[in-house]
Amino acid sequence: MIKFLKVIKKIYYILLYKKYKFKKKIRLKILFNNIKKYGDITIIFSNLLKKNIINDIYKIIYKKYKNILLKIIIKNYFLNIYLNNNFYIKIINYFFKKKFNIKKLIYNKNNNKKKIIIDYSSPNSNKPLHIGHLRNILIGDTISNIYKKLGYNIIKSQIINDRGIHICKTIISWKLFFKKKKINKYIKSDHYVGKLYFKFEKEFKKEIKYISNKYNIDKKNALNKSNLFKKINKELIRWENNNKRSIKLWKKINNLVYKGFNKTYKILNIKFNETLYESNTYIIGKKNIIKNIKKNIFILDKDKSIYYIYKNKKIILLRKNGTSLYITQEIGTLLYRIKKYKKFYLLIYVVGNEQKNYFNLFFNIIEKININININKLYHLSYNTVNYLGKKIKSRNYKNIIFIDCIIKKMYNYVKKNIIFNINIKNKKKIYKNITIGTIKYQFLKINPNKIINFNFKNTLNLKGNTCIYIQYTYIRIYSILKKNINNKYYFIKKKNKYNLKNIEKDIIIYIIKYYKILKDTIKYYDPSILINYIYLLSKKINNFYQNNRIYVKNKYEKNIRLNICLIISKILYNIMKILNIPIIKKI
RNA sequence: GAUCACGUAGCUCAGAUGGAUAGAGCAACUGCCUUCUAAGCAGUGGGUCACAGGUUCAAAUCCUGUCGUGAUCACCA
Repeated sequence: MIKFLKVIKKIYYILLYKKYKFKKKIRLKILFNNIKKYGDITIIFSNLLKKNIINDIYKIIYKKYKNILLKIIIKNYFLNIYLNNNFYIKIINYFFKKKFNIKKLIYNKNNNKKKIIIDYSSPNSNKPLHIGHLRNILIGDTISNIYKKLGYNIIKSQIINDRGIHICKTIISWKLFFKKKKINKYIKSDHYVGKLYFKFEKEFKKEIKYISNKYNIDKKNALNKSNLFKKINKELIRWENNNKRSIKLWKKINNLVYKGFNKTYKILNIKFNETLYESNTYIIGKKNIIKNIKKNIFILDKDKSIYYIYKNKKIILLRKNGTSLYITQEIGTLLYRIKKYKKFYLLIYVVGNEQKNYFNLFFNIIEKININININKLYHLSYNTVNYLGKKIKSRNYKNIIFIDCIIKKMYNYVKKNIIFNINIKNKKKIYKNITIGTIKYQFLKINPNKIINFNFKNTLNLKGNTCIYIQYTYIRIYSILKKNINNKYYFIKKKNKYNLKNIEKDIIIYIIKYYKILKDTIKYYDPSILINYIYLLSKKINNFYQNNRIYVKNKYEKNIRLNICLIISKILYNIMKILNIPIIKKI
């Protein structure tokens, strides 16, 4: 965005390699200073450089950019650049010339050909979405929205794990415990299925405990004697053999879950471009595995199971009874995607960090089976767990699990109780909802993905300080300021007028410049908290500014500068909120 | 035990990948609503950046080791 920084870098490298013939790469670091004592911008040199280079750069900058410079001072390894008003005014005018169209400034047509598939959410169809999924969904959604803004061709994809032993558990549970009961219509349908699942787990646990006590054996051996375990395995075989009754019941239960999922997605405003089902893709994987036995990549065991050797360990790919595992469908799904999307640029799997080893294994297999794909195109975007009551949420234990619906409900009631509007307004409900959803999303996204989120309602229900509502209010305030500008006219700022920009104004303008880099960093490190941090600090600066300085002042020149800044900020806030998929409120 | 991640204010977290004086919010205290909307703004107090070495002009940041916390190591997903 700033041409002159780019030019400085270019000059530096030309001097370094052509004039002084350095062989080593020595990077140049350019900083925007927080401490104004040292100027607005500082260039930091390595001590490996000779003073001649620094002096040369000093001279060139001085000559070339006299019009925007106040002074330059060399101090040890630092070159402190003090900029004058012209520099800042030029930046505001740059936005003016581009008609304040932030969206266009970021969009890059050349990226359009690059297809990026982002695989996120990927729930199991045996229980409602919980806060673990929430973190996954929000990270995946934010990252793909940024790619989209930068012009990439994005495919938001979820694969529903709709087959496997966990599903058979709900089926058996229905057969044993719920068949004769009527479905309670007041319970959200995915929660009803969750009930089936947890009931099974409870009974299963009981049985295993009973067996291991009775025969004095450990849990692993108790499995073989378990009646319920036999039942779910039989069900799995029936299902994979396309048993009509099994499939019918399976469809019925799954549809209940999907109905519930869709409601949750709708309220969170999460939309996917494609939804894949493991029940469709696992067969592709199965075929491929069998095919690769001939190539000696996979090995058929004596008991008819098929395995792969990874780090001297046997990894089972197909069970001895012929049924598939998670890895089977993972291979199948990838093959399906390669066929469907041909040459894609990147495939990002948003999956928790507990599956890091699993993905290393998966990528290793993919490399071996030689399916004409560059392994670098696959990326496991991992994030840390969401804990509750100091422990990882275990999706088998009902007491330890917090569902998204539950937080939304609690948050909505809290917002309704604690946010009081001065004036009666019509669409209160919608505003409450927007604050609720925004706050939940913001609280999850503001934490670096590498860190554990220790979820508790006290923190999440906080509405002060670095929260979503702060950003939403900031937008409302700027919006109302801009609305007061009746003609909606903004003016090019001419150089002739003399007005010394305040430090806070300079600060804000520098922050505006950083926006593009922030977006790039966010996807570079796959870390939405970078973006959240930026929007928070930007909001803080603009709040400070507008509360201590009037925008509509008598001096026209001053007023224009301030209005233009406000307009740019409002556009950036709007843009970021769209990326974060957090609702904006224009008026309260 | 092995591998990975994390350890910064009482609590929750930033610190842009090595720069000059360590930053927010919550909680506590003090001001500011007759003003472009106060869930805001301005301010006060609070730190051995887990610990110990090393690398260099410069380390919360890089390297090594120690300690602590969590996760993974299934014919679960």
